[in-house]
Amino acid sequence: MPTIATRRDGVETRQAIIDAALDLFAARGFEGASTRQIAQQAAVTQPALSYHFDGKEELWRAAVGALFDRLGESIARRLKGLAGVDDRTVATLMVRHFVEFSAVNPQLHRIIMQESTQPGPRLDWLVTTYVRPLYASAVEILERLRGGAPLPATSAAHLYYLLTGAGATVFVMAPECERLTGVDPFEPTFITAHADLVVEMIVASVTQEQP
Amino acid sequence: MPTIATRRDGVETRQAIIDAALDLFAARGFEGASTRQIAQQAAVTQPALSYHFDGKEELWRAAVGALFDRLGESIARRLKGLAGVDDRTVATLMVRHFVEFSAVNPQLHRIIMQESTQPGPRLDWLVTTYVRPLYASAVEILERLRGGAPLPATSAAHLYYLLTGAGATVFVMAPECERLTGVDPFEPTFITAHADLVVEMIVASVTQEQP
DNA sequence: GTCTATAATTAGATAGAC
DNA sequence: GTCTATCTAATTATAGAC
Repeated sequence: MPTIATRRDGVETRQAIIDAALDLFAARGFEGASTRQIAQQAAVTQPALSYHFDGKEELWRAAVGALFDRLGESIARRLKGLAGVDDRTVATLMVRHFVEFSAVNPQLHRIIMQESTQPGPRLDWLVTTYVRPLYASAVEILERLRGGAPLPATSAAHLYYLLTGAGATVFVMAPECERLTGVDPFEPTFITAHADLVVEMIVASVTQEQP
Repeated sequence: MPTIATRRDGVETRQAIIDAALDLFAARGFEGASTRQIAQQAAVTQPALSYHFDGKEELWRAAVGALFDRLGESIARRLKGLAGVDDRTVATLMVRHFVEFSAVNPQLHRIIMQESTQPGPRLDWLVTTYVRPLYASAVEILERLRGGAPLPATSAAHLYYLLTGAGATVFVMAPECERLTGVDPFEPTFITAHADLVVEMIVASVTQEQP
């Protein structure tokens, strides 16, 4: 069956390119990551990228999309096991899940941070396509933590960046953390302890914030 | 006095180049920012950069150094007015000062984040030259907040990235914040409220953390 | 101290063989 | 579907006039 074999090879190559692209875009930014480096890490030649993706920008979109899909599926899987659990417990477990996902997939926040420092079409696409729904979910979780009370827009912004900043930064900056503190933030015990700290912090901040 | 006039012009040009370099390195990363863009924003021609700085890397070091010097002077100025104040109050005021500096100078954490996502000589230089002393000061402040009790290395790492992540992320990602939430994080009222939130959060987390 | 002109390298994208 | 070879444009750095 040459057709199936050929098609499967293509899918695998495509996936290898996406994985390499995620690592390099996250580490060096869109302009900083060259298509040659991505091809080398994926163990293909550079023109192979042009065959599978219509240009560097479309490769970036495909890679970022795959990562957000991973997050969406991860959240959906986690929620499935929480039927009948009370709102506050679900909310704290989702905060914990978010921190742990950020530890396992530091590329997500690295890419969001890279693109969020300056306006541009990639940031607009990122916000409208993926970040806005994520933000809505986060605000909903924060409101559940308050016992259902709605959050004003400004408080929501404060708490969202408090949560994402406190939860993800140490993993985004893992290479610095190791050099600076001697601690490897990807150690399972560190991840768990950090999630604990962030959960307690956000619960305290949410119940405090009532303008 | 042609000598003085000439020399002063050179100093001003050098400063204009550094200011432009800070903005562009912070927004687009080291590889992403081109020397032509920096020259254009500084209103000089591209070879002028080679005259004032020995290559792109040295320009980056000079710009980053100027920014950290600004932070150091800002901290020193703030500490001068706090003679005779008790440790806990000094510590909370320093946390607040840090958040406010991050709001006025978002380039600082943008550049640190850009370089901290991957190992390399620029990260090593950044950590040994500037971030390590800053980390030592931050740990000292956190210990004062605990009433003088020393912090274990792991707890220090947790709290440092909790503080810097929660305090700076919303300003680092200001363009996203505006598009996502409709809130401008550089509004003075937002900055003050965010500093309040971070101070309360870090005080609560510090007194909680005792393994 | 700053400019124009340009060298040398590297980038992303394409042509065409297999 | 993947390769080698190559094109065009953009990059950093330098030479030399003023």
